[in-house]
Amino acid sequence: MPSPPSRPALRARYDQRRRRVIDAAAHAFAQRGYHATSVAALLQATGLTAGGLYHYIATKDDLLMLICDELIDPLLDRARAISAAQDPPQDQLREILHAWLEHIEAHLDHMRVFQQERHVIEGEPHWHEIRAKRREFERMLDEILARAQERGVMRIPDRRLALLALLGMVNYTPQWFHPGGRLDAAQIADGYCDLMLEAYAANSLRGSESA
Amino acid sequence: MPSPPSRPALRARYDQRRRRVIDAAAHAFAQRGYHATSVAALLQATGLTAGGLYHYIATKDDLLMLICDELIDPLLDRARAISAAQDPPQDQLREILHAWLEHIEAHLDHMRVFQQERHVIEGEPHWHEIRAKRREFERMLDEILARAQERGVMRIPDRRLALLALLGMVNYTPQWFHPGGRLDAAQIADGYCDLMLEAYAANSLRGSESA
DNA sequence: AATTATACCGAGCGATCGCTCGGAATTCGA
DNA sequence: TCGAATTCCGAGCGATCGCTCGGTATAATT
Repeated sequence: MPSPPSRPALRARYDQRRRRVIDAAAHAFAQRGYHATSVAALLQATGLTAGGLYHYIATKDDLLMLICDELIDPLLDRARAISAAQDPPQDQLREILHAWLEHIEAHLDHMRVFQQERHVIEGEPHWHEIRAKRREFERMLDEILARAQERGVMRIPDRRLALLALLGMVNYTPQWFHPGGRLDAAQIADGYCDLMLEAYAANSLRGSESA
Repeated sequence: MPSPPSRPALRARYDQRRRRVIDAAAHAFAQRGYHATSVAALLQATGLTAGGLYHYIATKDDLLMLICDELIDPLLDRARAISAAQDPPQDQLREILHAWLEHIEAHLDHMRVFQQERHVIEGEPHWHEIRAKRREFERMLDEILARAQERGVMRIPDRRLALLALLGMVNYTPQWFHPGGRLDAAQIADGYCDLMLEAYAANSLRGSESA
């Protein structure tokens, strides 16, 4: 049972070390998977021993939840801001993709864990909050596509499939992305955005000739 | 240590029951994940007890490998045939996507396991063969895109990114696909194929105005 | 300086893990 | 029909799992 220190002078150090523990765990989970990573491995990764580690976390499950919380909340806030703004939908799509891919770049380990341990998150009931946040994010994405459709910017034969295709390509990105590689987050975001806008361009040559 | 029966009359039954074990394991792994599924859970899923189960498999790891082998080989054969044929690249793309998505539909559990346990497959050296087969499949996909580019059917700004986007959307499909749902494999394959062909259409309106 | 909260250690707990093995029951080949 | 091969059982092995707890050292507060 962990308890944050009540003495304010220690709180900052506690939070900092706690975050280091979470990040180290995210790195380990991203490489070997959550269930395949023993707490002994976490001890080696953090440099702590059992007693020390459990000073910062309650359970190993708790650690996974902390990783997901730390990841989702800031991205969800960015997405809400973009969605609430009155920009044209195609600009909103580009903005949210940039925010998303930059988030992947900045929190690569967290994202890999979040994707890889999907069956854990989808399973038990106490992951409900995380699932709800994921769904809210996907709903905002869908609404952007819907607005683009309504305003005649895009012509989408099957919006559900378009959304799932977009989710697929972005969610797959953490598995191959290398920081400092040929493509950075912005280039990938633009690539995906162009892909979607071109594929569903309302004024496409073929868009109007289909039965 | 398992040993296939030398008496030919029993070989058929042995193979059939062995496949049942593999399929049951695939179903369990797809739902809860490989490491989260205990052998005890596999015993319940198969109806066997420990001794009986290990009559058909060597180790739990072996079971995972069998699932992947059973999955990849037939799809790889189909892909090789399509790739070797002389159809126009846009037709090849559609054919390989149909084969791929039909394979996902027919072996949904296996595909989910194959995607979900990626870090197991990418990790240890004895998974080298599986990795090589995956890479061959992806290489054939890339070559189809390359041929489409060479023949002027598609204009792809970044072929690597286009390939990764396609891999992403297809590999993500097993996570949301429901057999008997609104979309079947063929419709999804066509949706993805149209998405790619439209996005990178050589005669697109915007394709020629980019800097 | 005395007191108390904090930080961390590390042996070891009970539970569960993957798996073994001797044997019983059944089936096939001769 | 009989011996051998096959199929499956299930108690239980050693190892590892996540985690606890009594203890010591250090730090902040008074």
